[in-house]
Amino acid sequence: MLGTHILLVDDHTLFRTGMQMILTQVGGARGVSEASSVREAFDFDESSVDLILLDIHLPGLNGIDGIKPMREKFSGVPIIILSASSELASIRQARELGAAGFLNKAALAEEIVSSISHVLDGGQCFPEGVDSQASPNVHSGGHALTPRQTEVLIYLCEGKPNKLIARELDMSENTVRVHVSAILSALGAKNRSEAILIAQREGITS
Amino acid sequence: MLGTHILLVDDHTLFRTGMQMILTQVGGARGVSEASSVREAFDFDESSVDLILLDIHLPGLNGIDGIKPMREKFSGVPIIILSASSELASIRQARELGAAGFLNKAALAEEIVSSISHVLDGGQCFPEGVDSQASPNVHSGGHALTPRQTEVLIYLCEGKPNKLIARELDMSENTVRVHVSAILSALGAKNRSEAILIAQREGITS
DNA sequence: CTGTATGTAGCACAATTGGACTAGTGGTAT
DNA sequence: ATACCACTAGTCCAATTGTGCTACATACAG
Repeated sequence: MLGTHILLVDDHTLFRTGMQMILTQVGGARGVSEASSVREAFDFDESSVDLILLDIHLPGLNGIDGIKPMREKFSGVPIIILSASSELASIRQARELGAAGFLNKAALAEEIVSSISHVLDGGQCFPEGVDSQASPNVHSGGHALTPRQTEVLIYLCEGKPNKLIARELDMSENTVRVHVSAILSALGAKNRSEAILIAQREGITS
Repeated sequence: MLGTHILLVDDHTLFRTGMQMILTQVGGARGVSEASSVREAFDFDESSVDLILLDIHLPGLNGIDGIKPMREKFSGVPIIILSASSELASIRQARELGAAGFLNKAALAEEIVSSISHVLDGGQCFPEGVDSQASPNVHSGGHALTPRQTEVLIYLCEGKPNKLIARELDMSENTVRVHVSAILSALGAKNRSEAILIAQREGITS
């Protein structure tokens, strides 16, 4: 992402400053322009922007509703949606409206930079658990869970014990253990509690 | 605020970086320590901190519920609550629980710095229109946890096993079990995973 | 002084959890 | 066909977790 121009749209000064730092220091971006709203973002020249980071929570026109007009004005420029929470509905909506990615603000700097790089290379970048036909295995965190594991994880994240998960998913308690075990090692968790926290942070389940 | 040590507790790396910049560049703070949760904040030495900036939205123990344990550990150190929104209820609650101030994250850098300076001088700093009128004990969940139980819960919410909690809090593993058991029945949780979820959703009080 | 609440810690026991194996089935790619 | 992968399920075993007791110290209110 060296030598690219990024347009950062967020109403929080502090957040913009932090992102600015990460993009230039860690990511080595050439230029980062800031806007505090979609309206302000329109003041920029569409030919000078390589990528747009758009906050989902904005005064006036919010990020989700802002995707469409932004895509019209900055045609061809990939848009990554930023959000403090990883609600499944928002992620789906962002994807449907043509966003190139969805990033949780709690993500680590390296994660953010690598996701941006990936999008700049023409890829997409959405959290796990959001089914997609275009990019089956491109996940922001790098955790590749199988469909069945994801199902187990959903119940796991509700605090259910293995016995109950087995009954709900109609499999033996032993099989649940196999899946849980796989989930733990995939997420790098030492126990199910940690797995819940990691899943929440990475926005895998909701 | 020159030469002061500030402990910044927020789970968003980007936000911390931005705040870090403002505190050191604009405010001229001597040192800024970062923690991504209340649990992590406990790792810092209470004698080396002059002021605490505590995010209201944190994984595990949230900022409002975190005020009490933080005030116990860092006695005498003023705490300013940070929030993305300025909900009246949260501001009132923060003041009642002994916070020294309340800052909206959308605030400008100069505003933030001047507020911090004011608090460091012994003052308070809350948004206009919030009278100190106490609303009668709006405790987050109605769960009456003892101080020690709350401490255990903090580590529990980090996904730590009993053995580790025992070591960190310098008690026997058996005593941890006693506290965990009490926490579970107090929160109405069937296991520690559920306890984490309930604590996250409802919070803890005493 | 006498309860009561809190914190501590021991013991025992059952349930849950998690890991390390083996092993069969069905689908897919080479 | 062979290989691989996901899913299934079994056994065995160790660690963790959770509950039910007893017991002692301390502090605090009556």
